[in-house]
Amino acid sequence: MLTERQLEVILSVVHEFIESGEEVGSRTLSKRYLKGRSAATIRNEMADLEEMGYLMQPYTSAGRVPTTRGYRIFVDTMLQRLPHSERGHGWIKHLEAHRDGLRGALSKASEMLSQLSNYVGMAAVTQLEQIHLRKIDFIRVDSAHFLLLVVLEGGIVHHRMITMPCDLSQDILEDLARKINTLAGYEWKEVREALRNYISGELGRYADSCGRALAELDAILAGERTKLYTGSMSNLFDVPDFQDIGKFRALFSILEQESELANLLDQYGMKDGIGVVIGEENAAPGLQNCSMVLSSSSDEGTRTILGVIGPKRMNYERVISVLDRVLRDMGDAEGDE
Amino acid sequence: MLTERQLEVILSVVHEFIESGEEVGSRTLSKRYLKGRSAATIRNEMADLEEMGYLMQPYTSAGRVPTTRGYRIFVDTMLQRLPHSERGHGWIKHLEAHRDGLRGALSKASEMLSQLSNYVGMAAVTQLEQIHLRKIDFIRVDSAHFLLLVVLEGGIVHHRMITMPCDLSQDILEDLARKINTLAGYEWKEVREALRNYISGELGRYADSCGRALAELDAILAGERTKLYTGSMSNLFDVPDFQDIGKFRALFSILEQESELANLLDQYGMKDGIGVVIGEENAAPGLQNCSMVLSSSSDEGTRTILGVIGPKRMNYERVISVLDRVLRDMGDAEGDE
DNA sequence: CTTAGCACTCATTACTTACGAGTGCTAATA
DNA sequence: TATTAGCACTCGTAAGTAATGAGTGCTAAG
Repeated sequence: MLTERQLEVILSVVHEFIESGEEVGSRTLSKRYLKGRSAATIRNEMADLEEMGYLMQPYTSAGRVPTTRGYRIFVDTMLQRLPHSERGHGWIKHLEAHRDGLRGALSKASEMLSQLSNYVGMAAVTQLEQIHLRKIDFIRVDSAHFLLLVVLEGGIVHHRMITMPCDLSQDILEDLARKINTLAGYEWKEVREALRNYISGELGRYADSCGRALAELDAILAGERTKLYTGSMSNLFDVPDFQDIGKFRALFSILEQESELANLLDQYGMKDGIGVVIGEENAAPGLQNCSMVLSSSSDEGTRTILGVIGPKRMNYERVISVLDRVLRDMGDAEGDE
Repeated sequence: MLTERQLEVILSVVHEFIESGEEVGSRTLSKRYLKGRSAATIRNEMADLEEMGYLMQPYTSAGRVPTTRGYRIFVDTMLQRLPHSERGHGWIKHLEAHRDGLRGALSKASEMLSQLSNYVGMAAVTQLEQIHLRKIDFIRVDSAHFLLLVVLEGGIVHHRMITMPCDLSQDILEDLARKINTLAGYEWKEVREALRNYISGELGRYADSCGRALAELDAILAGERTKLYTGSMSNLFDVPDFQDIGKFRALFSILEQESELANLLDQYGMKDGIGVVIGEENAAPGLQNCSMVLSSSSDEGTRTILGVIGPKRMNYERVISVLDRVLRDMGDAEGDE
């Protein structure tokens, strides 16, 4: 167990290290944080804390640097002290009716998070297992092309152009669409079954074409299960920790691969509220030097995650408050420009 | 005017510099390129060429490096020698009917260009002045929301969620949509005028709401005049010229700002065919160290540009052939996965 | 339990030196 | 007149050396 003073030492080291980026020595602590105690005393504490795994020395006779465990205790303490109002709950409901739809809102939010935090904002929506259609439509574009349009519960819209053999009249497709729309609100898996039967029964003659349309629909719903937005990454250039091109690359490669990052976020879709993932706690191997501050919220079969990714040595306090702020603002700005 | 041998010296310097990345000395040229002549002779030629602005010395008594002018003559010579079949003409028509629409095709193309070239692929569509609607539709999603759907000539699809006061029935909107669709194919400016009159005339009672719908439509058409796709940027990490974080940053910042890059590409929407923009020839200040290989093609009121951006010291030969290859493939793969 | 004092460690910086690729110029050659 | 061999000179890079100083662990005294 940690004594009061040991905790104080850890917090001080983390705080100072986040500010300066340099190894923190006993003298500094004695002068700026634990003013009552001498450097020697603090040295002893630090030696103990190193043994316990909260701090480490990059090399013999350098100052101390926090380990992931050290950061963890720092962040946890901070989160505990946060007023309940700032713990990011249930913001999702504000988003759906946004002018550009859920997607537009998320795209803006991720950008805003980047701007305000000076790291990289992220936003992701993922369809939970049960997908519920709200509305579909086939729109004839010209003789050979239809546009398949899908609106899901939660406000996500997909469209896809499909090339259709001409034997299929608009009427048939309208019929199919009408049928599907009567099934709106049910879970997709059920709907699909019902449609299979309907097609091979009532629409026997057009089974092939309708089957293809159905397959397209299925592909849309299966394919983009989770959609991801990342804000501006230029900020990373100004982060001292990423001046080394190697570390930069690690983070960047992951940010660029939608699928990988989406998985990663999915994995941390924690219960509602704000959470922090630090360094090696991250599953992805390239992210040992990075941390994420995330908030997720679920509603009507979609889970939405907003967050910021940056260096392990990020200013957690600021990022958390920025995230909180953005979550609120999105509620207020509903429907506005 | 350049003598035959002078030209040969320039081409050799460029070629060697692209391969090695190091200043090219007279000895190297004498041994590997102009085998008949001694280093001293070549030294004299090089001194002349430097005066003429084709080569430069980074510092006294280093080898020579090509100037932009040097690269230019190198690239021009190469393009001239290209078989006519490889000059990238009129590929746009293959794209429209692509499975995921024009946009899907471009997104894939830019990714492919990145992969194959080892630099960064780009694709952009821009609406020329006259926009022609092909089809629009209002789709009721629930009591308060409609989805506005727009298909343009050229295969571009936009959708936007609009929140409507409930006084507007589906009927009215359907009426409006029907009216607009009868005007399909005309230029948007004219259509808008016609609609203004129609709305204030026939639909007098609903003028406000319909007016708003019209405004949304206008916003869509005005807003996304040019849409841009960039492929994977990870490749840039392996380019020796960008190991320096400063140069990397310059390029990256531009690639990340859609609007800026789109403008830049617009500017070079040259006549059909393959063209190259080298270093300072670029308007953007951050791109002195970069070159672009571009091919544009126009059809039905849209202009599409495909290309690759990379370091000035890029392997132009390979990039050009890759671009050519991708342009062909897109034609072949029409409608395929 | 705390703290002053001291010897020791080691990254960082600055400075020097040596090396060598490449040049420009001159004078000899074809 | 065009070419080339020879030579002194330049200058970026790498390697080696020394000085600096922040920080430690340990010991012994308060």
